[in-house]
Amino acid sequence: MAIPRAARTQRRTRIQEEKEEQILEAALDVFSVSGFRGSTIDQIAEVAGMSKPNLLYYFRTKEAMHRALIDRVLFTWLEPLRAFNAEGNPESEIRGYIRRKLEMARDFPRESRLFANEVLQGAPHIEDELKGPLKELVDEKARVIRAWAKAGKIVKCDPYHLIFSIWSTTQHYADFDVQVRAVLGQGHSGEGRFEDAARFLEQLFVDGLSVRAKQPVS
Amino acid sequence: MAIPRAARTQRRTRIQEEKEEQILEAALDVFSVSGFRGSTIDQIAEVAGMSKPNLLYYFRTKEAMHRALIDRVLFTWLEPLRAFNAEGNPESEIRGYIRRKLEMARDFPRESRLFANEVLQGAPHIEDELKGPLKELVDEKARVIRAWAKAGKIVKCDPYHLIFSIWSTTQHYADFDVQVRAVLGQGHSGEGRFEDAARFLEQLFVDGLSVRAKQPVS
DNA sequence: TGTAATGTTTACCAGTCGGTCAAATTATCC
DNA sequence: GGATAATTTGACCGACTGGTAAACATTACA
Repeated sequence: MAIPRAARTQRRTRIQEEKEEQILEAALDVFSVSGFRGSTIDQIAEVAGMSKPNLLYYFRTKEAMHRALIDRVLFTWLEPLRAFNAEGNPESEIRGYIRRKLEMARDFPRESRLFANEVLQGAPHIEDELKGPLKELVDEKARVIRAWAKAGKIVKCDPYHLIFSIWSTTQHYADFDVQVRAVLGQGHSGEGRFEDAARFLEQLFVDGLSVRAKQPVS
Repeated sequence: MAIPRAARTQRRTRIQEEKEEQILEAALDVFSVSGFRGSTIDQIAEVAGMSKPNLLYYFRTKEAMHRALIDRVLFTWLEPLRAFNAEGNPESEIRGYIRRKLEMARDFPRESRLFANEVLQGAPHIEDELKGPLKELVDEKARVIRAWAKAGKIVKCDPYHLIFSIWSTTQHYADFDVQVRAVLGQGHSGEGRFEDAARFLEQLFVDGLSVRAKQPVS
């Protein structure tokens, strides 16, 4: 008799690895576009190229598939923030964070949209992750930023809103891609838009928009 | 015999006004949370406090309801950008735009999420609006910003990405509200977070993060 | 007040949804 | 190569989906 996936305590077979991989890949395609409610198992099955009952052999419910996907993607997604380093130079750390986040928006737009969809719809499946691991990580980095401000290495500002603004500006290019392309039109909607965005955001976050002499504080 | 709404050529009755209002209000509630695919007519009917066939008497399809809602909300939604004025002082115009967008995120979060859901899912129902009216409006304002830069009233920067960054940072507080609350925790998730955000964003967009002497250009 | 137009509801439909089951097929390992 | 476990499938289920038909109720207006 078949042993449903959830009951496995032994190590996984090669087929299990491969099929679960295949399913989660397809699930990312579908969930990232339509959100949890708007996606159907049939859609995912079709994208994955297997039958619906076969999907349900590996993940017993739609919920379980979503859960597994979130778990898998969340760790990677927070990598750039984790790399944010207190020892480094504030300006280059912030620059680097923006650049890495922008690269993720360019290279992993589906992952970005998966979370965007989820959070937008009230985060019913990831509330715990937001209030737990995410909050703790942000709290830690907020302390770093606050210390920089206190030491005069950076202007005094609210570290939480600083992080929010980096998240929003960078993820915008993944989540609102259609809008960005529509507004930029044929001319600038090629891959060059990420270069332009990077240039603009670095300028914004470092210097702001005011015209003023670049003169280091005494 | 009843005349379905779509066929009306005469002016609307009082009941039509009221019921359509009631329905669109409920539809905004539902669509803004679950997106088009994820929402059901039954949900909307329940929120509106009327029977499903009664909804369908006023809007013949789910699609028509969504369309009517988008049309109604889009105009208002672009108001702040339309108010952006070439004659004004660049710094205060930008400040004002940020403030107005932030007020909209605070006062009309459902409208923000409605669009966010739609764009996130590939904008299948509003592609024309994005490529038409929206693009034209942004093009116009981009020219204004570029003129400011050329006149030295503002730093040289890509006007499109400037507008994107204002959109994303402000709308973030509506679209990702759950995340913002989760990260800020009990302490700062009250209404005060909008004040904090406004303060931070004005600082960011005007001065950036670098520590440097505030010295107007000669 | 009567009546025609407008508005509302109950019952219903065909298609889709998430998920089950048992039978059939394939891989594994002695 | 055969027994056993793992994998895959087609048929199916009840609940829900968007939408319809027609009877019933209410309103507007002469």
